[in-house]
Order: sequence, then C-alpha cells, then structure tokens
Amino acid sequence: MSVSLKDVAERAGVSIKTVSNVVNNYPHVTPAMRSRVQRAIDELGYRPNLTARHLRKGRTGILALAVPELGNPYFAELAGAVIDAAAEHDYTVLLDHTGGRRAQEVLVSQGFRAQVIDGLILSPIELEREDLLARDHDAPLVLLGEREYDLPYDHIAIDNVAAARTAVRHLLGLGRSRIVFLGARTDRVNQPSQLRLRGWRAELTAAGLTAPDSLVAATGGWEHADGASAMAAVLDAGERPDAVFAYNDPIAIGAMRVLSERGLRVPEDVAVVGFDDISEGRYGAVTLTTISPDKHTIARLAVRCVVERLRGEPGPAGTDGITGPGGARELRADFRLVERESTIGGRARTAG
Amino acid sequence: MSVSLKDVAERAGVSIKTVSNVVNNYPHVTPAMRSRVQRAIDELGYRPNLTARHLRKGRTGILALAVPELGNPYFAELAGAVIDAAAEHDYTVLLDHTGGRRAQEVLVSQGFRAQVIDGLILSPIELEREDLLARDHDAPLVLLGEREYDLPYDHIAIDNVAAARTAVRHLLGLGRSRIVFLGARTDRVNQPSQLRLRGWRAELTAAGLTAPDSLVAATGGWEHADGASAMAAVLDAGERPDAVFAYNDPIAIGAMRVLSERGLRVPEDVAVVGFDDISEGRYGAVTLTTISPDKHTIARLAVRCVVERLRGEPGPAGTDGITGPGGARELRADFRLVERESTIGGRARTAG
DNA sequence: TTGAAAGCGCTAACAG
DNA sequence: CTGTTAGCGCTTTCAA
Repeated sequence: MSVSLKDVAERAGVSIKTVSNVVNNYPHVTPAMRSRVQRAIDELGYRPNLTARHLRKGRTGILALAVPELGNPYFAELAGAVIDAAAEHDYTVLLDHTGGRRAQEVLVSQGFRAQVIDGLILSPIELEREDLLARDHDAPLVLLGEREYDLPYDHIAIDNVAAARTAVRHLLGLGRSRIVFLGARTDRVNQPSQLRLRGWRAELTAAGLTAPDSLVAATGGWEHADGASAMAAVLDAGERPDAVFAYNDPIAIGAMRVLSERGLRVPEDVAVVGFDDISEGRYGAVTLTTISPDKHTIARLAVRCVVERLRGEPGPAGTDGITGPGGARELRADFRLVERESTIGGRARTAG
Repeated sequence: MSVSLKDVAERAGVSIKTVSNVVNNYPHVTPAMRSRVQRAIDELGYRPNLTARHLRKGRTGILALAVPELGNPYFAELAGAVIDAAAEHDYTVLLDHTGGRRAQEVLVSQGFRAQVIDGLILSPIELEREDLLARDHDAPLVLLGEREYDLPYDHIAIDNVAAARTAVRHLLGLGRSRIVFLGARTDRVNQPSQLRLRGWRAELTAAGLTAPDSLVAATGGWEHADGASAMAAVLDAGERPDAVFAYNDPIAIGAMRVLSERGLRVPEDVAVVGFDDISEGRYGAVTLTTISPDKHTIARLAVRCVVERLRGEPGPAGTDGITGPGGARELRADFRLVERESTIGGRARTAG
C-alpha cells in the first residue's frame, strides 16, 4: 500500500496532526517543524489519499457534466471549457452523455453516478418540469440551456429568442423574406427549439411578414442527416425559400449539402444561418453564418454556480442575472452573430 | 446527512453486517431476513456511500481518459465510446484533455488527478519514452494510438502504416501519382504521423514512384486551419499535386477548402483522402474519402485492458494482439477505407 | 447464518 | 504551536 500520514509522522517523529497541518498549509506551524516534516514527506513520497479526505469532509471534489452527445462539436467544446473552468476551482469533471433521452436525463439528474459527485451540470433536452420536481438528491444541480422552468435550480443560457431574432433580422436585412425554420420540435415544449422558433416568428411578424407553418420544418434529431432530410422535405413540398435559419450548425450544414445537390446556390439562391458556431462551419466550401454563444462564459458561470452552492453561498444574482424562485439564478451568457459566406457571400481565403 | 448502514441496521433491528450482506448480495442470508432488511432500506431510502466503500476497498470505480482535444470530433466520439464501454464494467469515466502538450501529458500519466482514479487511458501526442520510464504510479495505464515503445504498457491502435498504404493505394488505383502527404510532424518521432508518412512512402515506392520531400507538408497542429495553411503553402511552392493524403479529416477538410478557393476541383483535379472518419466528412459539399478506425473496438479493448489489470488478470494477449515486454499487450483494432466523393466523385444524394 | 469489533486514511475538536 | 482522540461509512476478519 501507499504511505499514509501515520508513516510520515513516525518517520518525522511527530504526531499525525502535525503532518496534516503541514500538508494542508495550516498557518501556525514553525518553519523548522515544517521543513522537518516536509523532508519526511519527500523521502517517503507521501501523497494524500483523497478518498479518505473526501470521506471525512463529505465531498469528493468531482463535478459531473452531462450533455446530450459528445459527438456534437458544440457540446464537446463546451465540455472542454467546463473542464478548464472546474480545474480553476480545484474540481475535476466527470463527463456523461444522455443521448438527449429523457429516461437517461432523469437518471442522471437523480444522481445515477451520484455519491461520487458533489454537483451536477446538466444540459437537458427532453427533461420535464415534473422530473425535476421529483428530484430527490441533494447535490446542487445547474441547468444549461434556456427553458421556462419555475424551479429552484440555477440556470444558464443565452437568450434564445433574442438570438433567433438577430439571425432572422440579419436575413431580412439582406432582402430575404421566405425564411425557413429548420429544426422545430413539435412533440415537446420548453425547449430551445421552441424559443428559437418563437424568435423566428416574432421577427418576421415585426417586419410585417407572415410566418406560415409551411416554412417550419421539424427534424427528428439534431445532426447533419436530420438537417439534410428536413431540407429535402421542404423542397419536395414545392417551397421556394430564399433563406434558412437552422436550429443548429449541423442541421444547417446538412441543409446546405442538399441545397447544393439540388443546384441551389448558397447564398445567392438561399442564404443559410446556423446556431452554435462549431469549428466545422468555418471550413466548408461555403463558410457558415451562425449565432455564436459565449461557451466560455457559460462554462464559467455554470461552474461558479455549483461551487457557490457547495460553499453554501448562493450569492447575489449579480448584474448578469435575475434571481428566480427559491433563490434560483437565471444567468445569461452573451451571443453574437458571426457573418460568413453562407449569407453575405464573398470568398475570403480561409475565412476565420 | 444521508442515511447510513447503521441507521438501516437499527431500523431493522439487526446488525450492520447483516445489512451489508444484503446490500452486497451476499449469498448466505435467509430470505426472511433479506426481505426484512430490504424493507428498512426502502423505507429509509438508503444508498451506499461509495466514498466509504472505496476507501475501504482501495478502489474508486473511476477510470480516467485523457485525450489531446475534445473539440476534435474523433476524440469526442472516442470518448463517448469509452464512457459506454466503461459503464458496462460498472466504471465511470473522468475525462481530461491535454492539448497534446507534453508537459500536460506527463502530468496526467503521473497521476495528476490520481488517488481518485483506478486506471488511466491516455492518448498521447508528444509523450516520450523517457517520460513513461520515469512514471511512478501504480494505476494501470493503457496507451492509445500506435507508437513504437518497448515499454510495459498495454497499447491499442490500428496499424497506421497499413492504413496509410491502403489510402495511398486507393489513390494510385485512381491513376493519381503526385500525392501530397499533409500533416507531417518533423520535430518528434514515434508518432502516428510518422507512421502514416512511412506508409505513404512505402506504397509510393512499391509502385515504382518516387516520394520526394517536396510532396511532404508539415503542419503546426491538427485542425482545419493547419490543413488549410499547409495546402496553401504546397500550392504556393508551385507544386501541382493530383491527390492529397491528409493526416486526419480536419486537415483534409481545411485543404479542400483551399483547393476550392484556388479553383481546383475535388476530385477531378485533386483527389483527397482523410483519416478518422469524423461525421463532418459525410456532409460537406464534397464528402470525404477517409480511413475509418474502429472506434468502438478501440474503446472496448482499452477498457478491457484496464479492468483486467485491475483485477490482476492480464490474461492472454488474445488472437488480436501480441504480448510485448513485461507482459504488455499490443492490441490492434480494425480500420477500413470509406470511399466518398473526394476521390471517386459522383454526387449521391446525402451520401452516407 | 448473524453479530461485534477493528480499521481503511484522513480531519476536526479539544487539550496541553 | 502540537498531541490525542474520535469518528466519516463501509467491509472484513473472527466469533458466536
């Protein structure tokens, strides 16, 4: 087995407590004692047993992050940002993926991997209000992605309606008027998809245009293939859109593929805007205009929320958020529109 | 606090040990006693404290997986596969990313996150033989990605040389002869990049062609931008290649972008083959021919190796591997060439 | 088949 | 400033 505090104590001829004090940088230790103990530590190659420490303190130093799918670059990039943000607070991240399936999301929120984690950051897709109400687990939970819960959980998102309106406004400003929304989800409410659809509708209406259902295309999932088939369905239905606003980048890219197969030029015939700003969008034959959420801020805020709850200091909502029911915080991260070839054309070399 | 074994024992009027027996499905417990204890467990909502259990047993049930970059879809997809494979063995995965930086890789291999993990799966980029020799940590380590170590660590990879030869052979079969290798790394040995370059050279030579250095382009990194700039550099140098074999898919896609900017058609003027088979390659304007490593097998083998070492049963190397120094196993996963538009042209609708 | 007790390695009171 | 002691919740001898 590995060396323990006791071994070090014996070696240094002091008590366990003293060694512990040194290890934990307890202030009131004489320099002489400290160096003596330190030498024993070095000689024995002592390293604290975190499991024991955690048992004692009741915490593990591990946060879980559950996203729908790691294969989606947006979530992969977000996960990377969360890992880095957690490291700054001396937390380690345990990653999980739910496939966006409600059953799996419920499992995770209930603390499936629990007992091992201090807190949980969850990016739900299908999770319902009632699932959260039934949650019986004391680890702090922070939700990612906007939804209209009135539940006592901290909650971090960009303003999806505003972001969608920004995207649509951009298209309108380019003189487009038949703008398809690709990636609606009809079987659930409260999801980002619904909010983006709402933004699409609001902006069209504000411009004095109609927002017919024939321009709203549902998708079964959120990947390239889903965007491709939805786009094909719209065209096959005889629609002649002059622009597409997609739920996310993979859907937008799948759609562009189909447009080009059908001989439609992007952006001349059909302009396309995506959502998420994944790196893939920066290097296609036609680079993708997209809404870029501030992933690093999202990650930082999420980790901060969990850590503060853990410390028992929920703190004020701050300037960037409002306090909701049960002291839950609604935090907003920024977003911006990144204009690339799929809307404004041009052919900048290896555009950024 | 949560309920402990003791609480359950009191409630059921039995000893702690008996409750423990029930929880752990110890065989010799009378059905009557079992159901009585089980009722107490249910009533109190008891859940075992894993930290305590782990302290006692000396294991945590957590495996770490360290990859260079989660933002690279290949590693994100691989990570997902590892998480699933680990779950089958009741292990949880803690994810880390090293940025492919040697210092970070050394840190991780030394057990930076250690004391918390039972085993480690590492996909190194810059890690050197000597770093591993100096490793002083008892958690089993499994290496991902082929390299020519003679070190006592299990090791899982596809045959990079053979894969590269397959790719180049495909291009030669299409009548191409000036095949650029994009993504060489000159500053290190022992890396997959070196092996793929070797395969490229071997296949060209076998075909009676020369393999001039002017057709080998180094890249600073492994992303789209690196492929784009390397491709541009080759063209700017006055080379007129009729094919490109890229170290990985992002590099290949970055290169295709530049080719198209320069008015070169893919595959008519320049055929392109990538490596990794990331989903992005299936939906560009021109879908990407690529080498597809069997990620699920890699993940499954890696987890199996760690778990077996943990159980102290390294087992035979099996039919798919050979035993190396110190009983280390060299396991091979399969790969296959996926032919798409970037080499064979065509315009199948939303090709798979 | 079940109970009692020891102890994994650490931290936190409380003494000294 | 440092030592003693008592657990955190669990598994695991060893008895009964």
